[in-house]
This record gives sequence, C-alpha cells and structure tokens, in this order.
Amino acid sequence: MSGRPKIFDDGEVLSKAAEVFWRQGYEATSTEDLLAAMGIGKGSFYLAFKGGKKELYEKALGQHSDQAIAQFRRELDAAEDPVEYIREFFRRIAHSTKTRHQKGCIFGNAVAELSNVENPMMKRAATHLQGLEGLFLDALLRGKQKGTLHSKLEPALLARLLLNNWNGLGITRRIYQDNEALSELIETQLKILG
Amino acid sequence: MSGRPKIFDDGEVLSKAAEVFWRQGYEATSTEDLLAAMGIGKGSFYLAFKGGKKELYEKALGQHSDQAIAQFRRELDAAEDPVEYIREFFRRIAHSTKTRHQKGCIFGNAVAELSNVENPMMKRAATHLQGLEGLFLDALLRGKQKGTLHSKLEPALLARLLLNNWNGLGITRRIYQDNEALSELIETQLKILG
DNA sequence: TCTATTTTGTACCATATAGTACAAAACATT
DNA sequence: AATGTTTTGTACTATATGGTACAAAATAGA
Repeated sequence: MSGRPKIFDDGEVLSKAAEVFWRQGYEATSTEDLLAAMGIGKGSFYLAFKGGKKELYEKALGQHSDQAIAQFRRELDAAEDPVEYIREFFRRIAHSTKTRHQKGCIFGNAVAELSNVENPMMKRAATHLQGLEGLFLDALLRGKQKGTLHSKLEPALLARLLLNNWNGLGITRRIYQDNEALSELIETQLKILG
Repeated sequence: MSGRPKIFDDGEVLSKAAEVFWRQGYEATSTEDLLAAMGIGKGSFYLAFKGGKKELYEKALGQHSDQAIAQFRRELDAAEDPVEYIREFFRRIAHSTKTRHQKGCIFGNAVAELSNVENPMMKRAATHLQGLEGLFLDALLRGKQKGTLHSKLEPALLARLLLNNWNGLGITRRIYQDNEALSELIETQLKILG
C-alpha cells in the first residue's frame, strides 16, 4: 500500500518547470531541459505526468496562476487603499532586473505563442489574464466604495484598460529594459485612475 | 552565366513564409511547413537560404517590417490630419476577423517567443517596434505643427504610450475577439491624444 | 522475513526533422 | 549541337527527441 518513496514534491517540480517554460517558452523547451531543471528522471516523470510535456505545462501554469492570484488577493485585502495597491502593482515592474524584464508575462507569452498551435492551452492562459482583470475590477470597486477612485470611467472599462497595459508591458519591458523609461510610462498610464 | 531558371520569386516566398511564421511562431514551424507554404523543394530552398529556417525567418520578418513601415509612411503622408490617421490606425484593429485577431502582432510575437532563446533575432523584431514608435512620434509632431494635437503630454512619451497600447492589443485581441469590446477599449485609450 | 506496492533508473525504440549530396534538368552563349 | 552555368528534385544521412519497457530499489505491513 505504500511502496518506494518519491524523491520529489509535485509542487516544487511544477515551480521549477514553470520557470523553464517562462524563460524559454513551450515549443523551445525540450523534456530533457525540464527533467534537468526538475532533477528527476524519465521513469519518475512519465509516471507522474502521463501526458508528458503538455500535461506538465498545463499543471505548471495552473499552479503558477493559482499562486499569483492568491497572492494578489492576499495583498489586496491587506492594503488600506485598493486603488493605491494597483498603482504599486504596476510600479513594481519598474523595479525589476533585466533578466526579469526579459521574461515578460508568462501568460501573455503563452497566449502569443500558442493561439494557433495549441488553442486549448492558450485559452487557459487567457483565462488567467481574465482573472487578473477581475482582480483589477474588484480593487476598483472597493476603491469606489472607499472613495479613493476618482475616475469617471466605468470600473469594468478601467479594469480592461489596466489589463491591456499589463499585456503591453509584457512586451514593452523587453524592448526598453530601462526602469526610468518604464517608470515614466507606467506613471502616465496610471493617470486614468484619476 | 544564366542556367536553369528559378521557379519562384524571392519576395513572394518570403511573404508566404512570413505568413506561416506569423501564424505558428518560430519554434512551432518546421522547414517542411515552410517548404509546403512556399511551394519549393529542399534543393531550391537551401540554395537560396543557406542559413536554413533561421535565415528565412530573419529575411521574412525583415521584408514584412519594411513593407509595413513603408505603407504606414505612405498613408501618413497622404493623410490630412496625422493625428487622426493614428486614430484610424488603431480603430482598424476593431474591424478585424477572428483569424486576424488570433495572430496578434508578428513582431510582438517574436519578442515574446525569442527573447531568451534567440536574442539577436528578438532584437530585430524589437527594432521594428521602435520604428513604429518613431512613426507615431513623427505623426504626433506633425499634428502639433498643424495644431490637431491637443494633448499636454510630451509627444515622445505619447508615442511610447501608443506603442505600449499596440503591444497590449496584440495580446488582448486574442483574449477578447469581440470587436465591440475592443472598439470601446481603443476609443478610451485614444483619449490621451486629447 | 516475505509479500505487495510504488517509484526509480536505464536501456531501448520509433520517428520526426534538419541538412547534405548529387545527378538530372533547363536555360544562355558560342 | 556543344558547353558552361544555375536551379531543381530526390535520395540519403545523421541525430535529436519523445516516449516505452522493465528490472531493480525502496518502502509498509503481514
């Protein structure tokens, strides 16, 4: 009923796999790359992930999405001003290292790479980004209640604008890795929040 | 001095190759895919492009970039109001088919896919996007002279904001393929032009 | 200690794919 | 018609890569 013990933790190898996928993309990453990063052999891998690379990608992105959204929620709940939290969320981008800029947004990358090649997987990434938009909307609605959101625009529209800015920055930050320039860009965008 | 005639035109096969790369990305596209799309055999291909898939990708994107920028310039010069031309440029997005949405921006895709895998090729794509920003800036400066640009923001900053919006739409249009929603998003973004 | 169970590591296989070699084809020129 | 030149088509090679098979290892419980 309990045989040879596993030498790895599922959550940890998913994190390590996600890192490789994030950096290299789906197609450019070989299973060998993944096995090396995860530190396990083929036997263990195909036993745990019978769907191979594809299943691993889905689960790795799924876990990353869950964690990222949970963290956003946590920090948002802890914030006094939800609108200011959104500002901080974007401002953080301009405090990144170059290697961080170079990776962009893992979900934006998935959408860009897979829309015409692996459509169902692309839709999962799209769902995460819609979740992010939902979090933006939540924060904006709370801001409206608290009186810290002064924009005349519909919160739903604002949330979508923010998502589009986020998607854009996933590309733009790779073209201009200069944090000063990015900061100016971000501050100007945030003016739509009033 | 003039042997067996070529059965293909370089410009045409580059266009066909660019289409495939645009749709599927660099890594997911096999040389077989490309040969089929271009309608030529291996013999012809490796004679014309000794660098193989890589060289083809660079030249295909290069030609596409040249053509796109030339067309932008042409239409901009023909426009009465350069600022209004920028508006039309973005509004066109909301008149696209779903398959067009699904492809996004070929240069944004390249940046997203290749920054950590094929950095020099990614930089070429980045250069094109900087060229687009330059065209935005040109149009804005002309608008300022003509008096049709009323924004108080620096034209250079505005141009960068527009580029970021463009980059974002390359992703967002694949998540929301609804032209109504995209139109509302775009119209709101364009308000920064005053 | 023996058995059942689960995981691990490796050897192996099948195949897709990039790239090369080269003979034949299709021209221009003389 | 003969020659030189360039392109084409195909046969072939080498190899990377995803995936499977299976024996050995490592545990719990009887």
